Amino acid sequence: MDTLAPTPSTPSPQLSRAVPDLAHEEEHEELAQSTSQTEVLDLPLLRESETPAPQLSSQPSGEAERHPKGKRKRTTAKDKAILEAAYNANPKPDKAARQDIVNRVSLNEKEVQIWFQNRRQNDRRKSRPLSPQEIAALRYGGMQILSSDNTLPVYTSEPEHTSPIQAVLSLEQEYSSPREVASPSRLDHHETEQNHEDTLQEDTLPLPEPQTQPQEEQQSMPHPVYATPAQKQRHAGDDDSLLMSQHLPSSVGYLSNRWNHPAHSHVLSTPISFNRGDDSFNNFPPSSCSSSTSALRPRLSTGLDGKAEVVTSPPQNPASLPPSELQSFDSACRPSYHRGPSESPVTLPPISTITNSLPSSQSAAPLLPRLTRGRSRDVHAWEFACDAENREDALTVQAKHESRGSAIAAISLLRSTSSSTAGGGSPLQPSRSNKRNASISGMTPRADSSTKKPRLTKGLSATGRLETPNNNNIWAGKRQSLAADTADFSYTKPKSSSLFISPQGNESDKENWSPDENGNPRFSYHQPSSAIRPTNRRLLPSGPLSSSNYEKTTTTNPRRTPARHALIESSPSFLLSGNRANTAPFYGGGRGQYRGGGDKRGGGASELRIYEDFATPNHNSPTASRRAPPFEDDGLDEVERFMRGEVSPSKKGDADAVAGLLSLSQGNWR
DNA sequence: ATCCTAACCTATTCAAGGA
DNA sequence: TCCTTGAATAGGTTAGGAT
Repeated sequence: MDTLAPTPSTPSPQLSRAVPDLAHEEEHEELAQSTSQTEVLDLPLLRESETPAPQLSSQPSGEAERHPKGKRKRTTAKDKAILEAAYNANPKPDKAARQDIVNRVSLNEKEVQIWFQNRRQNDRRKSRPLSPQEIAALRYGGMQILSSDNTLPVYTSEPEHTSPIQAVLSLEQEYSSPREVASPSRLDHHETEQNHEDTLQEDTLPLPEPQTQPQEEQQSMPHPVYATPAQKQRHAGDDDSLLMSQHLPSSVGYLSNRWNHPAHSHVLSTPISFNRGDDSFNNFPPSSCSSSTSALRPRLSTGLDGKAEVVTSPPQNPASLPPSELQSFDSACRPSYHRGPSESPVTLPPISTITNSLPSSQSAAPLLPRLTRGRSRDVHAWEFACDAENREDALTVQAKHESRGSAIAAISLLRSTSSSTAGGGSPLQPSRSNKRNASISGMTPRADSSTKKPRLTKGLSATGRLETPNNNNIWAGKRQSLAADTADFSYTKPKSSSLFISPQGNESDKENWSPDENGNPRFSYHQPSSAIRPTNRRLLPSGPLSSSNYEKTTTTNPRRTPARHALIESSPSFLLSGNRANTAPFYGGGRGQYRGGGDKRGGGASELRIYEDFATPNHNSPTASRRAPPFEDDGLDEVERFMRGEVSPSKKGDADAVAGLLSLSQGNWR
């Protein structure tokens, strides 16, 4: 066998190009085990020729009709190799590409489609950053997260750094340094290309010595001193949960993710997806940096007495960092890493500077890097963005050095540890009956599995309502200044709900990160994001900021217009748009606007009614008056009004939800 | 404006297979 | 037997095209 595909009907450069990578795929390791070959390029071929598909039904799917609950056939190794190659080349093949794949494998189109779907899901799952629960668990060492809803951690042991994974925390405690610029996927696929060597070294290097809790962290995380564990227990609900929500995600969020500096990566800090139909990637700065930039922002919180109050984050103290860290902090974090819309937009360079800096087409004609928008799930984009070949700069070098024995290995250990102990009570993750989708959303207990799962829209998501930090001061001011400019925006369908983002990180929060406000066209071309941002509600995953809401105005559906690359220059918004992938179930885009029935787009015709409870609708434009509270009291006043019950009808339910959650936070959840 | 369709998503279930 | 992996399903979202 000298070709990958049995009989490629049409030579697929993508497939052939992807072959070398194939051997590095984690999923091929199992197959590679059957052979002692070390020639990577031969691996997939050997699989075909030497290792007959074990156990697998080699019947074409069309032949054997499977009963619904009957036996499931496993994809043959051969098919899997082909599919993997195709996936590496293009995770979202269009119909033609799918058909081409179908011709190569013994699967029908539907099965191929499902395979790709599952494959993408798998990818995302692997690249998913640590959840706040994981992080919280890490931070508290041997803590167990109790209960089925997994929302309130409880002390079970002293927070001492005794486990290897706490090394991660130790690293995280230096939370202003963009230490890790690692692709999440690389955490799962250690053996990839030239990082292979580094990875090996990583694996052999010891993890950093567990450190004691740095004083600065203790200072920055005001934690009540409990005299007894019982007290801790008592306050676990209202304190630690708050701690989690207030500090953890903002400081340690996606420690597994690296991100690139826009000043170095000429690509607006947006990881590039190589000729992929996948748009499911968005760059985001590590929360560590955001924590620094979001310091002293007022936020709605609850005190130990359960009362709502406005708190300000203790500022990151750069002085507490070692000089090297401080430098990286200053150079990498502060100037340009911001958390999306909650930060001040900046003047962006012309799009030509962006496109000019892109790799020339001669080297990547079929691989023209596509500036993706939106989401950060595309591990391949991470791979590219973090690939030393693609981006070898000072930051990268530093990150390389720092990655030795650092979070990369620790995260892997963490994940493996937590997963391997499933059912046995992972200290990091609760046992969820072997459910792998223990995402944040999955943490919420299902009321009744037999009943239809209520959609977690903004209106339903208490979290979404609660997590409406007042960290939008800058934006509020920007809104004010931009209010008059709203007419310039081509945005077509402002959403009724806020697009503001919690500084906290849940799984999907990464989607809310702005890749770079120095270079991200989102803010230059979509400044309406501030103007139309109705304020004070958290952008839920795949929120309306996702480009599809904007791309309407400038591009056609990229999914249906394959020649997207040509749009990069002509359509700035495209830089943020890929194809879909902004279709997460949670989004704030005023889904209620949609009327029932088939036309889900028709809802845009209805007038939005936004209740912002502003006492002073004295802005110039009606839009601004509805949307933007005055900058000065944007945060505090609204919170107070909210807590006093002076809320719009649409927020009555919010108040109830808040009350319920506050009650829970006080320990009434038992 | 509505309906239809395709494509995508997340969440989940469950069979297969390995430890 | 337990656990992981992956195939498959369900329900939902989005967007383009047709009516």
